[in-house]
Amino acid sequence: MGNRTERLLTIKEIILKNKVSCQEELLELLEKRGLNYTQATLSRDLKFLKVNKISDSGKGYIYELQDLHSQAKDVAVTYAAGGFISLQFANHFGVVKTIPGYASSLASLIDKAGPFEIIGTIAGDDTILLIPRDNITESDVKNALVLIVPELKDKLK
Amino acid sequence: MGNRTERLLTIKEIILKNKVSCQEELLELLEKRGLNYTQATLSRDLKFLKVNKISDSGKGYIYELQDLHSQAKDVAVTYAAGGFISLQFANHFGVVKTIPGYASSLASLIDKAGPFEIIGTIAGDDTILLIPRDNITESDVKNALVLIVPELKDKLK
DNA sequence: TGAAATAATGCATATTTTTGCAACATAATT
DNA sequence: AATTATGTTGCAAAAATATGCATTATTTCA
Repeated sequence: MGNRTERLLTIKEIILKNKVSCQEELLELLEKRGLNYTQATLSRDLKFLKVNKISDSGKGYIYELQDLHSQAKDVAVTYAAGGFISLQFANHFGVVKTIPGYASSLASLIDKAGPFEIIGTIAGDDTILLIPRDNITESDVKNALVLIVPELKDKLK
Repeated sequence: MGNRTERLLTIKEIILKNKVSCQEELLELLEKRGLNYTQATLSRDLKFLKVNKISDSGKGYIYELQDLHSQAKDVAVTYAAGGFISLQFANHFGVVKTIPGYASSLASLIDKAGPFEIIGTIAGDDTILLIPRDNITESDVKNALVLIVPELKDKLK
């Protein structure tokens, strides 16, 4: 059935352009385009297309093409990491020093990732205050940072 | 209960170091570390930690920390994109020209992403042959490539 | 400290996703 | 063309995940 290819291409396109959070929803979007199938088929399609289900602030979880997955933040991460100078702790708070002007972009990355170890950040021009959650150790904070900005791994030892 | 934090940190660590494909499995790993909870709690934890479920060649789908999500392939992608020169089509096949030496790294990225539009690639030193699936148009192939290497978007117009 | 408000968790159930199996279609082989 | 192998899909059931509600901590505040 030559329609499979059409369906797969359509699924890719739909997922690329919409926030879809479950297969029933995707099923309806396909129907609107004249493609009628069952949810079981979609389940197989999504696995075939290597579609991931990722956390989304608005809809909980949504589907995303694996291909797309890698791109996103990377340029920003590399840039921000380049501005990093040091991380120190005082009274349970973390203080990051950066090259002047870099603080907000790095802080923004941390906020966006939203690791649970860090409740929030406050950024000036060359300084970021990291506010850890209760019972979180300095080491936990460091680990969380490395997850967000891998380039910091060596600089934090 | 102060254990929640410990549990969340442990979950992050387990997911970072293991390929976990369902919550029951994660539940058992936690039990081995003396942490006993129910699946319902894990479901809430994973949402809280923004854990994604992504395609994995071995285990189908596995959990992954969203933080990690961004890093990975990026360096390679940027490098490979820099070597791209052109894409032309002949008899349904795509032919990519690159700077000498770049072909295999770009082809490897494409293979790794494994878009369904492209069955496979053959790479020489400065040339890649793209073998599309039946019924796939040139435009489909281009779209698939851009998903893998966003930097190509403008170069392919 | 005691009462009220908030948060965490389990249980049971609902929702969502995956999968075994059979039916049907398509392609390959002789 | 008939037979055999492969691939696709639906159906129904199983597996996995999410959630409403009640209960039990934990925190806040007077």
